[in-house]
Amino acid sequence: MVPNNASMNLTTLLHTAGVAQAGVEAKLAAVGLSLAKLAALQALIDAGDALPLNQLADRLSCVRSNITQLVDRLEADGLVRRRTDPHDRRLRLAVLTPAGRRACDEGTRVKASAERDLLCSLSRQEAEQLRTLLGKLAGSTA
Amino acid sequence: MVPNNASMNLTTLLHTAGVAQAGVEAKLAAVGLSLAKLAALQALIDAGDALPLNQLADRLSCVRSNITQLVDRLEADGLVRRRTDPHDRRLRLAVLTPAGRRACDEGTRVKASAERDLLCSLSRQEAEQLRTLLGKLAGSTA
DNA sequence: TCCCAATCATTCATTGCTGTATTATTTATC
DNA sequence: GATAAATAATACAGCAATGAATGATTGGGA
Repeated sequence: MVPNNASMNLTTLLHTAGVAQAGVEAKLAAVGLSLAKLAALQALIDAGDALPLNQLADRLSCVRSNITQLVDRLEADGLVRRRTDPHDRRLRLAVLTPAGRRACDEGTRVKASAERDLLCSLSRQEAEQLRTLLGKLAGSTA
Repeated sequence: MVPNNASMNLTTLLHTAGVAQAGVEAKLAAVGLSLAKLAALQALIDAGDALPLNQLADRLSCVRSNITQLVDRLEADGLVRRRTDPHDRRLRLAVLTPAGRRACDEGTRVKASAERDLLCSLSRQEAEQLRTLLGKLAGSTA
């Protein structure tokens, strides 16, 4: 009887992702950001500093109501401002503020550094292997 | 100038974990469960059908207030009952109901099946590789 | 024995995400 | 040009998790 020791399973994947996320999230928190907030700011910069909320939702692959709340928090932080689109009054633009741009710059540096710390336990070949395996997993399920 | 194409990063890991979790979670939802609920029920069975809430929190590696709410929901579902420990009236026991045991059995089957579907895109060697790499990542960060 | 510190559960506020209404506004159709 | 269908944002409720504060209970030390 051969025990099926320590086989790959969902728990391992979720746990590792959770640990990794918690680490980065903690470092971002020291700058007043979260991964969700940083992703939104980055999406705005990529789009030229402003985006209608529905397009922001598309870019962040999440639901519109989530963006409404995320932008609420970003607005409360002074990192983003809401403006109405004169061409289509249904649309609400999220516009990056100067503080938002600064926060994004700093957050990007913090995140990159945290990511390096995380990935430095893997050799270049291992990192590449991991990327490939994760791609297969996500690709089959998508 | 060589572009650093498609390198391993945090986003890839989080995205894959998210996709995998969403898949399993969707199948569990069809049975009225979630990963969080199933994990709690399983922990109770492992402990002989009852546990004080603080020990449940330890086993699920989360904070006590989270368990209070999770057990609230499980109790509302009729899968768990709260009882006071006569030996220490500070303690609140979470006790599995017959319905809870049945739900756990079914949920375990559903989860195992979903996990097989997920992992079938990887060969045995690849699955083993992935487990090792994830272990290195989580281990270094823990 | 009385009191203080530790322990336990709960409540509340916050983040982040989902899905389902609901309400504006636009656009296409008649 | 009025109206119906589509689209946008929001409000609201629910799940999951965290942290801080609060109230009950226990146990050890003076």
